Amino acid sequence: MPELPEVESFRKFVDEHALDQKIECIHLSTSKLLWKTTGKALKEALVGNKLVATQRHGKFLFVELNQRGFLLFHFGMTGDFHYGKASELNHPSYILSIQFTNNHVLLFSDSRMFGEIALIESVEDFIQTRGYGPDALQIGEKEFVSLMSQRKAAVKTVLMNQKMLAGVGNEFSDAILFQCRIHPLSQANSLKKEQVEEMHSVMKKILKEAVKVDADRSKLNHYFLLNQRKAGLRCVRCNGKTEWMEIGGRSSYFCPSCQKLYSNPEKTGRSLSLFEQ
DNA sequence: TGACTTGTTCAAAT
DNA sequence: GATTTGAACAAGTC
Repeated sequence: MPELPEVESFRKFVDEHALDQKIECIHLSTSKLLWKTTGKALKEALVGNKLVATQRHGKFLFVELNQRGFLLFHFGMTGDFHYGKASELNHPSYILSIQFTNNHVLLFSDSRMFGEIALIESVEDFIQTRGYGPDALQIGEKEFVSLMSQRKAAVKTVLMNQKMLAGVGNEFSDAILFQCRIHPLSQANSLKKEQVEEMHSVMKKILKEAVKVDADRSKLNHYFLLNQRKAGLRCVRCNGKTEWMEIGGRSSYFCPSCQKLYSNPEKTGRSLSLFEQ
């Protein structure tokens, strides 16, 4: 699923293939993914113009247009880019194709259609209006510590909350918490400052490494629970058995024997009652 | 056949 | 009012 590293690799993909070429025409298969724009407006903004630069914030990709503004992509669960000769490239679940004058096409596909396409004037305004938190690769240690100390919700849901921190999704959050030996249900504000500082550094380390290998998961197998997501696996660290639990409406995997559960006894959250039974 | 999965938003609960 | 929780969305896989 596209989390920060995947979106970063999509960003590089656009840089590598689709910049500085004049756009000849576009095709849109559905307007379902368009946010505050129309097919007509997209056409007007793109045709005859060029994509000139890219930037990313969290799981959002912004492609700058030469005239003005940005074309925004969110990849939902199944969003993907393809590039190739117009005559050869076809995709059953394509949403938007951008054809350049060199007869090549940049195709955005999304079979489950949870993605988003929009035209925006300013990246900063968009992030602020939507209320997204700082990018997970940019956030400083101090800010991260302060953010965690203010929430009593399960640390996993805080990590995944894009309004707190942009870029971390379900799979990377499990891998980060495993590395830190912290149970995903632990209350964020019950963790010691040193633990949160470690989490900050582990998060950056994993994300940076994933970005480096272009989010190729097969090169990240040394991070337990990132690719192998199953209950009943033998923990690589303590030989305990992994467990499944729904946390924040998402499937979570963890090793209950070496990932410790932390909580504030005076502020027991609802989720913790699960453990007391 | 139908349960399960994902990221985000929105509504409801606390 | 702020925070937290859970349902809903689509469609592919098993």
